[in-house]
Amino acid sequence: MIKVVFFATPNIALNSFNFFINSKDYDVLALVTQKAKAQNRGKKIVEREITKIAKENNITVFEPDKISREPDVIEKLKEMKPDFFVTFAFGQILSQEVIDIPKFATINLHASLLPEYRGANPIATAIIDGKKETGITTMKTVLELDAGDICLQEKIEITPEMNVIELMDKISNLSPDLLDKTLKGLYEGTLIPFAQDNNKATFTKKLKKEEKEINWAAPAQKLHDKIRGMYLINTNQSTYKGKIIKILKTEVVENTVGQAGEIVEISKSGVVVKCLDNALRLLLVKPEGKGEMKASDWANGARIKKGDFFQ
RNA sequence: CGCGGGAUGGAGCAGUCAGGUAGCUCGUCGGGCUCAUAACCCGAAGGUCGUUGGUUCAAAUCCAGCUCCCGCAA
Repeated sequence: MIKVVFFATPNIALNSFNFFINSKDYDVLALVTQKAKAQNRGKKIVEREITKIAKENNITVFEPDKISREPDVIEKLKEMKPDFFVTFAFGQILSQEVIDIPKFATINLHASLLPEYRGANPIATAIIDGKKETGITTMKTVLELDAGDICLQEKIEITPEMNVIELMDKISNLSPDLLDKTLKGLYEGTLIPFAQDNNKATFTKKLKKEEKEINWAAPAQKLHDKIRGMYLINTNQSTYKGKIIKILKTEVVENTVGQAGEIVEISKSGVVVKCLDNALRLLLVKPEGKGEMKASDWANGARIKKGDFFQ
């Protein structure tokens, strides 16, 4: 059995974690994850899904504030004599000391086709940029961010209406197999990692809160890409009559006349808002204090009118 | 104890402050008009007003508790 310590925090890594737990070829020695933080309404501390699963399977859980500065945890990890560390959206930077612990390698799964989109937010960025293709890459972890030698890559198509959650699902589903092939290839010595072309590297930034606000004086396609790229995680929003309206799903509509931000059509299929060039038909929205609803339902109850403006 | 919004036929809402016949825009079903329609006209069905208790001749509405949903902030 290949001995693995899994480093991950959000749910995108769950499929992979479950795969390692259930596979007869692997022995999951421990999970290293970020501490659950007080959040949400009432500041309740909610246990992470991945921590729950680890506990259910009697797997040791480490929740360091900063892994590289906690000698206790590092010592315990060394004692476990792991073959591999696998990191997948862990959220902390590893020191060289930590990277060097496993017998074979520390492997990171990054959600892009490296060297493109190194950094914090490759999934959303690919959609926001209007890309038609992205992927997942396994690589050997090095100190420089996402710059290690590439083990394996798999391409993923981004369809025109796909949102970031759907893309994350796809990545989540495809990851276990790529990690499996990577670890076995390295373990058996059949897989030889190759260096990235650093000249082709591009970098992503974390999204800022201000970017949630929709500026209607932008091309409709750009807004459409941004809305599906930030869906649920940093849902785009606009203001109608003083209330925040979150925009969950849209489609681009051509041949419209009006000013940016103006509601130019209300129908059963939705509410059409004029942008810089074309327009966007709002399909699903979430008004302040309300749940998700069809834009046509919102138009019904909120008594919105053609010719009104979003601010 | 972080701040705030909300729960009313299948959907989205009004009505609650000043207690007294369940309302609006849709959807659904039936019929009509039309070459035709997501359009228009006529008609119908469908609700113990989140839940429990209290006040009252009378509660969607006032009072108290509870449950659930959501926005902000972190």
